[in-house]
Amino acid sequence: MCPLAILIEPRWERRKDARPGELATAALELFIEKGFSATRLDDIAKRAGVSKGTLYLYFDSKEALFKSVIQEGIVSRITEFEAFMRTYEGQSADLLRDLINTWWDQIGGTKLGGITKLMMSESGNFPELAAFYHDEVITRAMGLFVYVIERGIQAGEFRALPMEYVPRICAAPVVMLMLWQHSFDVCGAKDIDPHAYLKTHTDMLLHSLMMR
Amino acid sequence: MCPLAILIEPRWERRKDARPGELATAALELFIEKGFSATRLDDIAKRAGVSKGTLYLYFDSKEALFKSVIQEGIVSRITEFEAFMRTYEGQSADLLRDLINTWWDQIGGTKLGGITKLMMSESGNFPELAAFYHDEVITRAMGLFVYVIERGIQAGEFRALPMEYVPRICAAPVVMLMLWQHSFDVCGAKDIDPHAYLKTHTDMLLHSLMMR
DNA sequence: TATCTTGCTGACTTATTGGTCATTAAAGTA
DNA sequence: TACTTTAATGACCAATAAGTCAGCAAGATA
Repeated sequence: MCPLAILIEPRWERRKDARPGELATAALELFIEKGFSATRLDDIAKRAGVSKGTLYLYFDSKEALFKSVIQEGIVSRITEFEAFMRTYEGQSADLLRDLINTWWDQIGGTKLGGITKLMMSESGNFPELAAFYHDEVITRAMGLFVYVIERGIQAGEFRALPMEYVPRICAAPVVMLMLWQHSFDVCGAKDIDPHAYLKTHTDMLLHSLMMR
Repeated sequence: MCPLAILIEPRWERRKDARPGELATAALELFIEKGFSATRLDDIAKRAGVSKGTLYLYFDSKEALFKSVIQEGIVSRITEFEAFMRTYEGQSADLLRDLINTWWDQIGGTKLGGITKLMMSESGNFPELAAFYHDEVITRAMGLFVYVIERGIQAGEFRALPMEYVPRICAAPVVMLMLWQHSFDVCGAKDIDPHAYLKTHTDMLLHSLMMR
């Protein structure tokens, strides 16, 4: 390295505002890659370009960091989706397609999609966080499907199916795609084209749902 | 405790043949509950009713134990399923129902179902094991669906859908049910009746697949 | 330029846990 | 019953990682 660099470049910068976000991003990536227990705070700090001590300026503990990452990352997105849905005008079949595709583009297909896998893996170790996630994310996300399907039934577009399990079954292939991409995708399963897969799914789904 | 117990009961027994199975069972349960990293060897030994040292009489390391648990637990079952399928006579629609229900009763609904969640969580940390699991379990399990669907198409029962993503989509709700039961099920989501859920799924599926 | 505030560092402490091995005792054998 | 074999123990070691803090230096202030 250039011995004069020290004269020009500072060894570190003060970036009080940006640090929490950078640390949370690094933590999310590593938690998704390796799981909560297997992720080392040193690795998170390193990826965020700071030392481990800095982590403790912004987060009380590894567990607090985890909770923060989950909460900040996902809840706000759900709220946006709910608003989008309520104002939609048009066929429910189109809304269902839109819901699935938009959701993939904005959440499932991004790094946020990894949170689902993460919560699934760690639910046993963080019961209260799991309960929070269940109520604030899963239930509300499922509510989006309930809304579309009931909307379709009321308009006479869809068959009057029971709401008990249908929404979950509609969502399952979408969630699986997400989990897939964040796990076995690594080992040579890169042959899924998400949008083609989702199109097949919505085609089959609407074939089941729609009136003849 | 009775101070004479020592005269009657031995403090431990020699059970060379039973130990490996008991240790593997305890390990599987804990790995599923807590994940690989978060599970302590002391806890596994305790649950199996032995000391930690005994673990090392039968397994070389924690990682070897993990690999053994995965391999022993699942591969043999897949082979049984393949045999069952090939000898089936009757409608493909019925075979599809049977495949899904039998699979749930014998694998998904048992403790073995937890292996899927486990592999999903740990695939990043055990790339070779993930590759093994991908080839020996996922691909072959998917092959069962491919077989039924092609069988139905050839018999003129099912519509001629592309094989690219349909099998995966058929399997997704089944796999999700399994993952669900081993994660958020804990936190008040006990309201799913697996067989009713699977019936809804197969009904919708066959509605999509079958000729009019 | 001199001074002060505070974001940041990294060596250190402490707790945990994967892995080892000399010792113990259960159970087979003669 | 005495002797042998070996399954099982549990104290111990070494390594790892969460969490702490005294000091350093970036950069704001005057």
